Amino acid sequence: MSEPRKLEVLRAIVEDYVHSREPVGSKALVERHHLGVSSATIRNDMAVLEEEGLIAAPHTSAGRIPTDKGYRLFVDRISQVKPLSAAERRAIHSLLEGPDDVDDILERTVRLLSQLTNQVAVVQYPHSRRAVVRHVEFVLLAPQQVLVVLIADTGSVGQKVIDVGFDVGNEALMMLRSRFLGSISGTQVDLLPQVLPSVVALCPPELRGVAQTLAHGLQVLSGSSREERILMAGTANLARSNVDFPLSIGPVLEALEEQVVMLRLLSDMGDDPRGVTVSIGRENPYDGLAEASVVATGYGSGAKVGILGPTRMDYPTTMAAVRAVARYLSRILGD
Amino acid sequence: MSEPRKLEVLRAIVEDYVHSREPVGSKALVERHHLGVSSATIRNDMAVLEEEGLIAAPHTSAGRIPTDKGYRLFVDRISQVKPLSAAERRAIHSLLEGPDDVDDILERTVRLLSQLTNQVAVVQYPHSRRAVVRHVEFVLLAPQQVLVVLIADTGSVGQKVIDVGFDVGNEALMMLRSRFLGSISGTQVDLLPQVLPSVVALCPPELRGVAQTLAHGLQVLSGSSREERILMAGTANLARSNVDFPLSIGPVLEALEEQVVMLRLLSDMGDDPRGVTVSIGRENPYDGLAEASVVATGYGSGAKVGILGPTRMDYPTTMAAVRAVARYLSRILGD
DNA sequence: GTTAGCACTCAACATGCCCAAGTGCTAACA
DNA sequence: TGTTAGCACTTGGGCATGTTGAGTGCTAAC
Repeated sequence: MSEPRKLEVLRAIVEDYVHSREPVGSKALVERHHLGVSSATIRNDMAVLEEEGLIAAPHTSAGRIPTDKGYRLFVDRISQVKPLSAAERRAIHSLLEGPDDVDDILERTVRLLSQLTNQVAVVQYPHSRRAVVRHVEFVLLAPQQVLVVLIADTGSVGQKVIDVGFDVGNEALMMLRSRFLGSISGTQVDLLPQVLPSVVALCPPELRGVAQTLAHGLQVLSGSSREERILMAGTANLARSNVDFPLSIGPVLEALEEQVVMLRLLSDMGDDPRGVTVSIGRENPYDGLAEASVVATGYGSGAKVGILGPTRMDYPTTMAAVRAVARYLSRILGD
Repeated sequence: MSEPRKLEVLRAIVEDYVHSREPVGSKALVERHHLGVSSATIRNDMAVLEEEGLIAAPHTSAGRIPTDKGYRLFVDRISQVKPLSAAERRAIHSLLEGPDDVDDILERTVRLLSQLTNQVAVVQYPHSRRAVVRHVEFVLLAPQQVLVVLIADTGSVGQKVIDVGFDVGNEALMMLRSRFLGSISGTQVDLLPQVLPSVVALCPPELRGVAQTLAHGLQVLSGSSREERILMAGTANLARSNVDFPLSIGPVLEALEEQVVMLRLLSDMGDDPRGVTVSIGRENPYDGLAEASVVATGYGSGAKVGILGPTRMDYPTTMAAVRAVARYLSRILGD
């Protein structure tokens, strides 16, 4: 049997199954696609494909459906990314307009992506490695409670309430603010851990404890809070696309609610900014997503954007959409 | 027929149906509850209840299930709020611990409430009517682009990127900041619309346009951004609690994703801080929630917290949980 | 290596049947 | 007047049975 035709058959099965949601048989296959052979030949090919674990039959006299492994091969070797339609291009373009508020942009991005793909869209807050400290603010909320605000030149604002455990007065706090501001304004955000200790060291001894606490707060703000959040949209698509074909939706919703799970999932995927990574069914580290696939890619300086849907999804189109959106996102946030 | 018994029968039907998820018949009713009469009598009572539209039969020879109207009467006149269990009390108490960061607290609140009720929990950001301006910051991100940050003494931070459409220099911007800060620091946030114009009027003529734009930005920040957001958790419960009984989950997820819908829904409900408001099935203004109920109440100074679940829910327990959580929330955010 | 033909399998559907649950009604009863 | 027992009636669900059609695997011929 010819290797090219085997792949061709697999491709046809995947496409038909994704389209019809029903096991596809040998006869239907030769009718819908003009492979130049008869159904009997296809049957032989299918037997081989099944033996190799690429497709499976739900029961004896049913057609075949692709396995996770089958999808994997399909994605890796067969599918060629489909070009987007003009309407889709236009939709993505319109993202470029409007204010450059990061939150706004991300919000609109997930909405767009979920509509484009009819799946759940997920985006991670952008990494701010190159971000530079623009401003620091300490606000005394209560006798021992300080609100710490860190503003970067990218427009990202981090905030955190801290219990300083010491009755610092407002004047002292303002003084500390000036010192911090003077020392770290203009510093790269991810260099803060190296810079902050020296600032603390230069503070008057009686305030050093407070300064230490505040510095720690700033450090936390700089490191984690932002990039470890994700935004999502389109969870309703889960219910819609599985109306007759029950992907058990509960575990998937659970996974989506656990930001930690999603973050790990995204991080574990390759972040080749040009390629799109796909994680299929049981390849996913999280059990609840055993019937789901994730299509994601990096954007900007390493954060991820992607979608989550049933393993039975239109990979070429979805991958194209994710890649296109990621590119635009990189461009918008680039400057 | 005695009016008290009629109510008693309705109560029994609601309770049994909520518990078993199956239509409840006259015989089962007299067995499970010790109403002092026979099943025949109950049948007569049920016929009356059905005539009044409080219960309905899915088909001729099935038991009865409560209608929306039946649940309404149940909630209004019959159910008495159940006390919480010790474990539940403890769980709520533990909310008191930890840092007083508003975001953190709300986050934990929705999680707790969704676990407590096994429903979807929703909370609106607290109203900051009494909040006072603590700090204002303008940050020049790009030649014509300014990040406006408004910090209130409650610890709430609002941010927004604004296109000022004029090449304002950094010194001029700092000058404007000082003016704004001097004039509105300490002002109640919701009074900003009245105060800001006079600040603008006092600015040098060549900067008045910019000042106007910035003032508008501040106003938007003060008014909307915070209180018009909601947080939610427990969407996975939707799938779980309806595993055999298909409340169509799609439309509900759609409603939940549309913050606008949820906000209107919550706002339209009474905000008597002591009572708990319930909106049942088709009473909801949004069609997608025709099979869902919302149990909500106000907390703090007028914001809402509540849950969303199928009409067939344990109202007494749910109402108790919502009320208790709202009280604790008010207490924590009170000072 | 491909094809036609054929026996075989099995889910899906349909049909008919019975049963249990539940109702509504009527007549008797307190 | 309200309650009860009894009974005929309705109907969905379960079950056994039969039928159909899509699809397979195998074999023999090309």
